[in-house]
Amino acid sequence: MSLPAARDKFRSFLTRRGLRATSQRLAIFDAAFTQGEHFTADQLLASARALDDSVSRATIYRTLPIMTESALLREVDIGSGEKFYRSNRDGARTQLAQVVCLDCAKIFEISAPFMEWYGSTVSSKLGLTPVSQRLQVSARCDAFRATGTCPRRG
Amino acid sequence: MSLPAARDKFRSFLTRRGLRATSQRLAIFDAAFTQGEHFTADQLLASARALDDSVSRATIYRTLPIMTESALLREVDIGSGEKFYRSNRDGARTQLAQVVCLDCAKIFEISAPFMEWYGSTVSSKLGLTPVSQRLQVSARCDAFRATGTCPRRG
DNA sequence: CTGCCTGCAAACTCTTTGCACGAAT
DNA sequence: ATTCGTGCAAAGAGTTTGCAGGCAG
Repeated sequence: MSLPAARDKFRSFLTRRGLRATSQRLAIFDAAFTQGEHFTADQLLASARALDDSVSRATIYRTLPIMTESALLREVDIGSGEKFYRSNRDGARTQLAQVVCLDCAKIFEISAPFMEWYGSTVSSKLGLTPVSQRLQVSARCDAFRATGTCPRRG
Repeated sequence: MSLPAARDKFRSFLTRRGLRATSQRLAIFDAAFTQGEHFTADQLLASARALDDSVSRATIYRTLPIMTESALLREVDIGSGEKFYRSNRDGARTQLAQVVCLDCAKIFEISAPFMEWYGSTVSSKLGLTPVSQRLQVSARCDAFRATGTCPRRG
């Protein structure tokens, strides 16, 4: 999905929800959508300010949940203090598991369709309805342990 | 495992690591081990103080990682701001998945042995060695949504 | 005795919120 | 014109840390 097309989707999502299409929200959206990898609120603030230097940290935090609810952005919480985000360029895919490398500080995402089945099965036995599920693997980098450097390391 | 037996294991773990068996550490351990459910650092502080009122919050936070490394305690991070802990009364079991009820604020744990297999399979393809994995389902309580009350709710 | 451990309080990180001004509809 | 949205700065929650004194080995 191209940026203009995605931005239009975001605009209409805002309108549908009775929210205003402010220049800050659009700048934040553009920054998020053109971000390559997973990013933090702080990195998003820097990118958004490059497009519109009036963007404040508060508005970043107020806009992130809006973008998440629009499904144009996904939140990825790997339990590391700060949350990560990633734009949903390819639309609603199947469920993703995360493999987090503790040496490379990198997040790999892998399709895990069985996760949804597992969530439903297990929830119904408890009288619950699943809302979301996450599967995460923490791992160490073999190359890093062997050579002291990892090709993926920043 | 009985409390005295568990406490002995903790003592010998401390010695093996060159750490001192202070009265505070032992009180915190006893409090953790006799806690019934999942508990937070704050709840542990209250319980430990009931046994030894000299225990401080700082020592709770300094002792939790020690107990976790001794494998007598497990950390359960459901991504809710504060971490939960649970004593490992039954020794090293199979991998557990968590089902978190958003209405009841309760954590159910379910054996999920396939998680370990998944972690290894997926990691090796990336040149990684798995350290840990977690599988969590967030869910809403059917009873609560229907009647406004949940039998499990506190 | 030595130096690891402690309580206290302040610092820290990430996120949220109250307020008065400013801009979208 | 209305209201919703904004930046600023302060508050908040949970956890960590520097320091001077205390107790285990």
